[in-house]
Amino acid sequence: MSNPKLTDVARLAGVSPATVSRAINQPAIVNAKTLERIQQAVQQIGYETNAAGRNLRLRRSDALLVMISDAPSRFFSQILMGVEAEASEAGYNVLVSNTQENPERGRRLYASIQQSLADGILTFGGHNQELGDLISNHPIPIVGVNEHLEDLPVPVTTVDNLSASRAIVRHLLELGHCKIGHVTGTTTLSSGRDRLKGFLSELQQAGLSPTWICNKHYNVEAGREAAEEWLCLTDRPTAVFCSCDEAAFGFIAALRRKEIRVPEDVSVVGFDDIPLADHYCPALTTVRQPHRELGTTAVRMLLERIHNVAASIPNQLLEGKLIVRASTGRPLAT
Amino acid sequence: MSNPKLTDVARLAGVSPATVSRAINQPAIVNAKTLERIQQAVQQIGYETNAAGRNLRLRRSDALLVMISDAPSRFFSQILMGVEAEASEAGYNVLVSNTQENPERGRRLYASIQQSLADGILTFGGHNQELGDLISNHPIPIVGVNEHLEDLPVPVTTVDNLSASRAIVRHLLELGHCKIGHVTGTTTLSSGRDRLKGFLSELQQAGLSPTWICNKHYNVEAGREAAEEWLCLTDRPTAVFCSCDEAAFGFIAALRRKEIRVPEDVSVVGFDDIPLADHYCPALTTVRQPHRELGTTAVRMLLERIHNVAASIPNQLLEGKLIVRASTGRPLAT
DNA sequence: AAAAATCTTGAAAACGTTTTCATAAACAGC
DNA sequence: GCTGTTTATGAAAACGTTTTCAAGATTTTT
Repeated sequence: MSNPKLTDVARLAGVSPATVSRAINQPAIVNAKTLERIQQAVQQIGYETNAAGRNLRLRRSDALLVMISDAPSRFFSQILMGVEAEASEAGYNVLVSNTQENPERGRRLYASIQQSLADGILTFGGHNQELGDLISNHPIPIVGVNEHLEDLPVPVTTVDNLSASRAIVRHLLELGHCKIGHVTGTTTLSSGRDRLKGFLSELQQAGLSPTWICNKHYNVEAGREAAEEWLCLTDRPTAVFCSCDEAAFGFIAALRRKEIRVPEDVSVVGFDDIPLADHYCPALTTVRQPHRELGTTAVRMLLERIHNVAASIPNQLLEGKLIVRASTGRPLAT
Repeated sequence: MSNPKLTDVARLAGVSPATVSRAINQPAIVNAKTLERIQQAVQQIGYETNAAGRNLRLRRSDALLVMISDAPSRFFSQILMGVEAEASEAGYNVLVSNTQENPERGRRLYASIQQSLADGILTFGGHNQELGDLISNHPIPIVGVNEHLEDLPVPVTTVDNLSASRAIVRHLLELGHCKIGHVTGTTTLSSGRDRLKGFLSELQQAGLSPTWICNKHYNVEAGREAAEEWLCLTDRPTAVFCSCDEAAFGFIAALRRKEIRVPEDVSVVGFDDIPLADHYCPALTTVRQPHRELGTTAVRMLLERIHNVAASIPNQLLEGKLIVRASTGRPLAT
């Protein structure tokens, strides 16, 4: 009742297991005649290579581990699709594991490598502490996505948050805004800080200073809370750059309840271009992150790293694209 | 440079490998004194069980395969979190693989079982043909999520689409609507059909017939297209049940461009309760699917199946919950 | 104090591959 | 026809576990 194995094929084809293995992995070096006989036998009994046996012998797992914390990134599934595509292309499987913000679980994940459950790890940010000592202890193939891992020798791929934020500000300036505010993302994350930095530096370059900075997190509530604050301002910015689309949605929805119109009364920009941004009302001006490409790039970097752990791999910055939609417009003439 | 192995621990502790294995897997049956010595040795050299060796010997993989097609379900990541939580609780790993709507890839996925890459498969619907012959050929542990797999002996867990749809219609009736329309989901999927069925049967029970049925798919465009159609109707329904939140968003957005107000001019209901439903404008009345629970339930069913392939496992219907928000209201008095 | 029952351990085989090494067969060059 | 080379194959070891079987040590029973 057990699955057919290599030796079964060998017996049927009248050759040794070694030859069958060769026929499968390096068909070129086996005699054409025997090759065919073997392939027929494989077909006949429906043989499939046993992963455990192979992995044991080869001392690898052919698997990549995707490490996330409980709150899946806002576009996690899109990145994951990219990861999966690239990995399976290269013959790797994708393991998904959730650290649930739990350091102990984070540590256990790392053990996956030692257990040779996975050949490399992709991490989505937020696991700094857990990883720190582990990595320095013994280097393992690991690559970060979306967020820089501070002080850790881990290559990462992210969108160019700095440039994208500057592009947003430039867009608002071009529309004629000079009072511009920013609702930050989680500033313990590098993306949050970089978006803020880009915002500040572009303003500065224009000789302006920020009218309002509201320190929040990457979620809808952030927008809602920011709106409350905005309403209380005496000198309201005429344009607000929210550091993620969700926050922008929360912001707009809360304002609308107070009869504040977007973009007539205030322009709003998001970041990420999640699928609904185009279908919100108003359609949201935002920066499109190359989600899928983030996934594929990360896998390519990780594979490189797997083949050569020592290799120093440079970080990869991907371009974001400003998508102008209906949520931004010229400020009201005063 | 290789990882420490069982025999290394054994040597250090001065016992046989067999004893170390026992110390790890059934600590109860080994002498307290030696147990402690072994545990110390394990600590000292940082031993971790090698998965390949273990799996080979035990003839299992401790992994579950999640099978999706390229368009990840609208709340895929939420379900996935549930899957991951339950699986890791039970000591299983989660493999994610994408069939990309490609039958060949679907077939290769199935091979994962034979390769003993995974002990069981979770499928998210849409793989009927590929799976058909394979399953009948040789039964494997497989469970469906979200969608029924027609004619296949595969247990599934879904939300109770029928009851939920009826609850939606009932809600609209209670508000005083009697002209109610429906934008269907993908009716090649069981969920799409069931939602339609529920819609029809509740109307019928109220002695009404549907005012409008618009056959679409599960996406935003569906809503947009449906809105075009709605605008051309001579006898417009005063309430529309869209079979997913995205479609509802598309519908509302398209109407708004024509100055049609929701819920004043037409009430709109969605289905799924995706995270943004509560923050759309207007906030969307919808049915909350127990996303995470769908994942955990599916895993529980699959594990049961793994332990006993022959066992007949009944389908699991989970309750959806009607969430009334701002997108539905009384019809305008005419 | 001998016999029986119980604990605790080790040797060895098995899980299914891949690969090294060696050998046998076929082939080329002269 | 002999040597030197290439080509094709097999035997056996290795990858790291777990588990059966048997035996030695210890405890209990009589």
